[in-house]
Amino acid sequence: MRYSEMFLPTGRETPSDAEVVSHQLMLRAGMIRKLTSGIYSYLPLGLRVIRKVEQIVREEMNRAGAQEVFLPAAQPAELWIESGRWEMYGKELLRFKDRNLRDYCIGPTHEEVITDLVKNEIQTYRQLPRNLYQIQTKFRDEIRPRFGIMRCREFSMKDAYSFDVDEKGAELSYEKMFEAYNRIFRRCGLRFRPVEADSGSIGGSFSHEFLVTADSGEDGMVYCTACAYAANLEKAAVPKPEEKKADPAVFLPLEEVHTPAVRPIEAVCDFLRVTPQDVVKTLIFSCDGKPVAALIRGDEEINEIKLKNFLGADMVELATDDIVYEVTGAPKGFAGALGIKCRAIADYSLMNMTNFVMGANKEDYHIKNCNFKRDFNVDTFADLRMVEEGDACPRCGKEIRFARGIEVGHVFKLGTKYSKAMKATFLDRDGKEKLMIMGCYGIGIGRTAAACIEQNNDDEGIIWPVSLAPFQAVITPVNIKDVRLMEAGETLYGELTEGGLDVLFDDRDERAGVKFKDADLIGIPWRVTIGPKRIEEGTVEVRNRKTKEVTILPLGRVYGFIRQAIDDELKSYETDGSGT
RNA sequence: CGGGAUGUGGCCCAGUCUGGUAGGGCACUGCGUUCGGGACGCAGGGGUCGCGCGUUCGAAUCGCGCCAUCCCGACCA
Repeated sequence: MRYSEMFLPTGRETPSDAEVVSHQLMLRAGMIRKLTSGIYSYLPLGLRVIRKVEQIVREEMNRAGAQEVFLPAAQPAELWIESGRWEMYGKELLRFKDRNLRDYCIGPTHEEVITDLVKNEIQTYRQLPRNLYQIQTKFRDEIRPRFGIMRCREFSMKDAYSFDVDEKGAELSYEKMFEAYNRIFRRCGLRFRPVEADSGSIGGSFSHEFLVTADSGEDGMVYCTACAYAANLEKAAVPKPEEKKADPAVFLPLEEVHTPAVRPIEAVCDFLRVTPQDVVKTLIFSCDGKPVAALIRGDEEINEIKLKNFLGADMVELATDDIVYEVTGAPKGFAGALGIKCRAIADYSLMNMTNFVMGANKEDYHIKNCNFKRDFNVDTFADLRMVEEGDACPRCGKEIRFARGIEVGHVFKLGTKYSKAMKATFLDRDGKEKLMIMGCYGIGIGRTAAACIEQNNDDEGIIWPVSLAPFQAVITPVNIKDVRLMEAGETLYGELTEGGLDVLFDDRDERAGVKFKDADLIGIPWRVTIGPKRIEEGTVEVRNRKTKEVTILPLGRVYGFIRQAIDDELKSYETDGSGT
């Protein structure tokens, strides 16, 4: 590609409405432009990167035995009603009507469509397993689009769906995808970590997220310093403490205390001269419409996802004031487990507490010296709180660490959630009709590119790994009016292109400095500078974007040198471990 | 949806408090000089100051309403 002909508007100033580096650099490098909130256009340079990501994804999906399809973006409401998600999905689902006033949506994901397709075409175990994938534009009407392309409303996603005859097969499909994802992100030159995750609204039983480590990431994760355990913050388990038998002798008598108008836990502590560790918070939740009390230590934070999963509920939210009043007989802020009129579950953190403070279920009163068994009982103890600094690894007990990451991929075991709802069955070897076991697997294409920039940049701009670079090399004649330079440039451009490299020939009538700045900004891994002095002796400079290392080479050896370097780098992705 | 901020040529920003002829830098056009890390000079083109209503002799500036964008919290690839 000749730079002079390319639609590549670069900017020297950082756009004011971009906060994270990847967004800033994608704008400055002329990769993307915003149309409206959360909706972006890709310019040629940006599209080149997207195509590179897609290519890697295709190769690895195909290698893993999946087959590419292309499903519709516009989907009829009937399918979503059938799966139950027309109601469940909420406002993120962009809905519209056609001319006959029939309801449609733009697919935020494609479980419905694929399940519908497969159930109509697959009847027997002989046709299974199958894994189908596509790379498609999704639309999710996000509450808050942000960080440019990282979290946008319209975006390109690779989604794959596996169908198996049994649990064992489904697990194998899952493992294949898990391995494919590792290969994909390695080939993208990313530092990432697969972590255990919650399966969210997609549903299903088990899942892993692939998080690219970055401080700007929206997801928190926890990983063990000793074993392989790693999990999303919202999923990370807290080990069950050892239960110590409390000696009833230490129990102090219950004491009701007047605590007028003190509600926040800190105020209660100040008032009663105790620490939050001595207080038990009683939070009333509405779980699929039923009230449930969750007890947790005053200094801990409840993890609603854990609560939801523990209860096997579809929907968990903090109860309204009315419900709180109904089960406790008091306004919000004074709930306690004594005499509460609903199911109560306590976090492990309470297991060995004695003489603690709770709300009295009576306005402006708390109770001191509460004790389990003597005063009340809970249904059960469970892991309900967020992990925190200082917790041990739930698997091996060693030290865990916290990090942030960008979720670029997610693999789910769906089980029969959709096949059941949509009756995707097959006839098994034994002549019985059975439900297909499904899995689904997503990768954010644009997000992967953005995450890559997030990890690979410096003050000058982007530093692409060769696997994703829009061009692998740029040829920069320092002055296009010097025919010797241009002739050498043309020759080299032809030679490198012949050799199968993606080359940008900077034939613009610009000063050398401008060309250098642009090349650095858009992050091309290799730059060949053709200048007047060296060309006399037939040599040029080959410069590495990342290391800034310059190698002087005769024209004839440039291709071989760059080819070798590129091949070496590509090979290194295949063998490097993921890690951080 | 709650909290905060911003809206002035394509981009970055000043001007707004204290109303009085819309400015600078970058980019763009022409000419000349320059030419290995975002050159310089001269001459140009381009703006309903987010939108609407109001106050005023006069509004980018003051008031009210609306819209859009960005950042912080609940969703997700």
